[in-house]
Amino acid sequence: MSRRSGILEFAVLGLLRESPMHGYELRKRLNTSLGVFRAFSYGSLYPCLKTLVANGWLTEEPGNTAEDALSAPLAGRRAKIVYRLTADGKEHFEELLAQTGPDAYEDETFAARFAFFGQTSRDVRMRVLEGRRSRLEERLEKMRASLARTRERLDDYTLELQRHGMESVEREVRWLNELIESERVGRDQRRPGPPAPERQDATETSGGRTAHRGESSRPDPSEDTAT
Amino acid sequence: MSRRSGILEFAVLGLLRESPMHGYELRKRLNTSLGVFRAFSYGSLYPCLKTLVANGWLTEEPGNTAEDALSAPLAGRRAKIVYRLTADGKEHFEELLAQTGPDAYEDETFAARFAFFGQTSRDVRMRVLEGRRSRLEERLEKMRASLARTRERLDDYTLELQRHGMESVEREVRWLNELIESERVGRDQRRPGPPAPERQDATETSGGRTAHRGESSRPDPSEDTAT
DNA sequence: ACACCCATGTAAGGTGTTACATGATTAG
DNA sequence: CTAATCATGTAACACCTTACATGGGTGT
Repeated sequence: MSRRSGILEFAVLGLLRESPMHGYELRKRLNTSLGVFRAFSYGSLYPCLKTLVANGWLTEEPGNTAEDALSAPLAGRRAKIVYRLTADGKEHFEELLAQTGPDAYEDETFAARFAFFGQTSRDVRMRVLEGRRSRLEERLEKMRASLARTRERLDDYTLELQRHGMESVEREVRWLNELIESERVGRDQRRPGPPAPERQDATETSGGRTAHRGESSRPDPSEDTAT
Repeated sequence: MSRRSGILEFAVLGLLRESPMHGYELRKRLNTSLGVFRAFSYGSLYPCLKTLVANGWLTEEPGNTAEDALSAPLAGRRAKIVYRLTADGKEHFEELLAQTGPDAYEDETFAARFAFFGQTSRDVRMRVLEGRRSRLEERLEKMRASLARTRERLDDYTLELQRHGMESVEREVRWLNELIESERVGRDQRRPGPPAPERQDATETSGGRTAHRGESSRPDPSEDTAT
């Protein structure tokens, strides 16, 4: 009820796919790896985790994360919760990644999906990149039309803002073209290894390792209380 | 209370400064002139107008807009409301435009202010442009630092996303540099204006927020029921 | 002793959207 | 006369943030 998210839910599933984590750690990763385009607070994260559990996509186990697991016997310890992706959750995540549909190519939705490209097949990647591109081209056309209609009524600054906006979009289109070309040519995105033979798992093409994701970005990626 | 906005309130005041309008027309202007970076629905606009009136920044008068004012004597006509900026509203708007302070240089806040640059002094424009630039430079430094910390743990796609994000920011910084230079040189923005240093050639500066973040974002800035 | 990161949560509120409800005016 | 566009609003709900409340662990 009520507290589903879109992007947050998706990102949580994606991060947990790599390894189980505490909410706390999840939030840090969200605001670093993915923080290029978005930041989240506990006030949205914890409630979101609850509903993901309720949906059967995650399990919550008391305890510590692998590293310090063997130490103290968590007897009277404070409630620490490790979230882990279930098989259903995995499946759900993959569906989300592969989703087509109009909302799938908006700015943030696209960026979120792109960040997890390492976990899909080339087919899906191509589809998403092309979907994003045509979304942007639509946008450009509308901007051009509207600019043509109203150019003379606008002052120089408004005009400059629109020009700049359009150039930004055009630039992203060029970026997408490059990425699409790379995919077509077959540049293997997947780090060091050989082509990564498909796993036994049915829908799963991603294979092995996606390493860890990193950090970067937002106003203050280092910690929350800031800027 | 409750229904104040930030950016919406600001944009409404700015548009009404030019001329009185109906809510309906306001919304259209919001989604075209300013639509480059943001779109709004009636569900937020009308409530916002109410509170602006309550604050004494607008007046509402029944009737039509100047053009068709002289026709029908609005006898049993439907409630049509013309909103007009008061002196207080004007003052308030100018304060908002000139505001310094940490929130003043975020993506959307800045874009909104920029769109109304034609209504301020060069001093304010310079201050805002420089504020935005240092905001972005902060951001870049953090992104670089965090990237340096974690580069090896990232997969190619996440890395590419971050690289592209940083380039977008760098591009906006270059754009700001040009604008600041233009202001310094004294290119007069207001109205017909002389040259405004050509830029469409080679270097192709510009660019900015793009990719992630809002820009135009909304499916259909031209009209509502669409896409 | 104190500070500071770890860690989990909730309540209230801000800021918006969608879908609905209503009706006038204009153009084909 | 019918469709589109003009025009105003409300109710429900989505999604997030801030500020609060609570407490454990580690380093100086």
